[in-house]
Amino acid sequence: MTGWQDIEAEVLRRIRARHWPPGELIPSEADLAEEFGVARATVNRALRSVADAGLLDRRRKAGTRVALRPVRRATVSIPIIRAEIEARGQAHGYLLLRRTLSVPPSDVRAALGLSAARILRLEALHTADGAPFVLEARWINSEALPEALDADFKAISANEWLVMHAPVTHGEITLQALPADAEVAGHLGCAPGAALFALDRRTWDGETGITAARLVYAPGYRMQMGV
Amino acid sequence: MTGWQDIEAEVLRRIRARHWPPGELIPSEADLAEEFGVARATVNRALRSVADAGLLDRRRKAGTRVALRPVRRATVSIPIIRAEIEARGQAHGYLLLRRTLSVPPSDVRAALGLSAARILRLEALHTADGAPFVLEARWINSEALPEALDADFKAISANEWLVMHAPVTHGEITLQALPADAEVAGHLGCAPGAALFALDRRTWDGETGITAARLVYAPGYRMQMGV
DNA sequence: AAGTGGTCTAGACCACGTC
DNA sequence: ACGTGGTCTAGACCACTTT
Repeated sequence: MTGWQDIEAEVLRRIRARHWPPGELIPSEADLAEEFGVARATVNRALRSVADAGLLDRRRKAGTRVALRPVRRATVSIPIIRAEIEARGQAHGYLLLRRTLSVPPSDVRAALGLSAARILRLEALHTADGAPFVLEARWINSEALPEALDADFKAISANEWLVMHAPVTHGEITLQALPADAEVAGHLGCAPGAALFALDRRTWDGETGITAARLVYAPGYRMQMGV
Repeated sequence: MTGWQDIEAEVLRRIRARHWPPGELIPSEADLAEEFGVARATVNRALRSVADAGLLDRRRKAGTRVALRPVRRATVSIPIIRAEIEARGQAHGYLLLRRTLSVPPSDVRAALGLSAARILRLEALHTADGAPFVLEARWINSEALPEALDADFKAISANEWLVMHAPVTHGEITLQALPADAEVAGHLGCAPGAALFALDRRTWDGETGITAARLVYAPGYRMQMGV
């Protein structure tokens, strides 16, 4: 009945109980395997899991030590706006405000590796039960994704279209607080200067920049994550 | 030369190339093991990794499918303030502003499962090269951690003391944008009403609430995460 | 040189959920 | 009932890094 999760739990217990204090070298996988009466692979699975959580530092030959400063990592599931709203039992609404072809600002061009050509620019508002929820301002690299020029973004949100049509290898997200400018305030129905939560997302397919989006949430928005 | 990471890469390639389109059932582990000429455990390791990343849905008997809506998860390493500042090549400063014993507000009491007793309350300012960086307002459950009453929080930040002395099993983090009130504005050197990034952290040891902290960052702070 | 973690194998049994 | 993923085993070889 001894599975790797049982061993993981026991390892966590020893770390928390300071039986293995921070910085301490813990027994080798082989020793622990013998102690628990399991195969070394099982111990490996357990220790790897704890190390992934940031509580152990493992190095070949040097052995496994309890992390001095546990690097706590938290995982966020990136909100898919429609799902997020529907999960609250509210009705999701989507309104395309503007669709243009423009030259992105230099920071976006630099980040996505774009030329100074005009590409697709979308602005849209998502609503929850009719109330403004988040304002989306997005650039889509329509040089790499010419199909995007034919998509009907009045009917489908850019995010959902991209999920279906654009391969993505990696991305980055930046969170910050921003004051509402006059235009944003108008769309979100708040006072100019209000403190708003903003999420910038950039994604790539290999070396090719695909899209850059800024989501500005209506006042009161919170983002939660477990640790 | 075929390791599980090679198989992972090939699986990712097939997903991105739409060779295995969203929703599609992919071959079983046994089939893939045969195709790649490796043991099933190796395929399992690769597929588990891709599934952990949110790109595959795996269910016994039902098999493995390409996720319809790739639940993109981002991982944040929770900033340890001192490390974050020093990583920028700046000097970290720490100033204890206030230390009291008080009764926490009801939302904190409810979250941490506290009685209405007075517990330790700390307010502190972290600086980067002398400039205000983040304001920390923290409750410490000194009923569960009486040693905290004897700690010298003028010399060591609450966070670092807690890492060394308090076991923690789990926690949660909430991010939001807040307007600066007069006191916060004074400490951070910004205008009242400025849009500030705030991080609330609560941690537990099993059922016992350990600490609740609100970190309010000076204007311009950004939090980044990879996807 | 030697010890430690990283990984692979071939086989096995089991839990789960669909059929 | 049965197919699939989840996990374990015992052994092996290798990569890395410290001694």
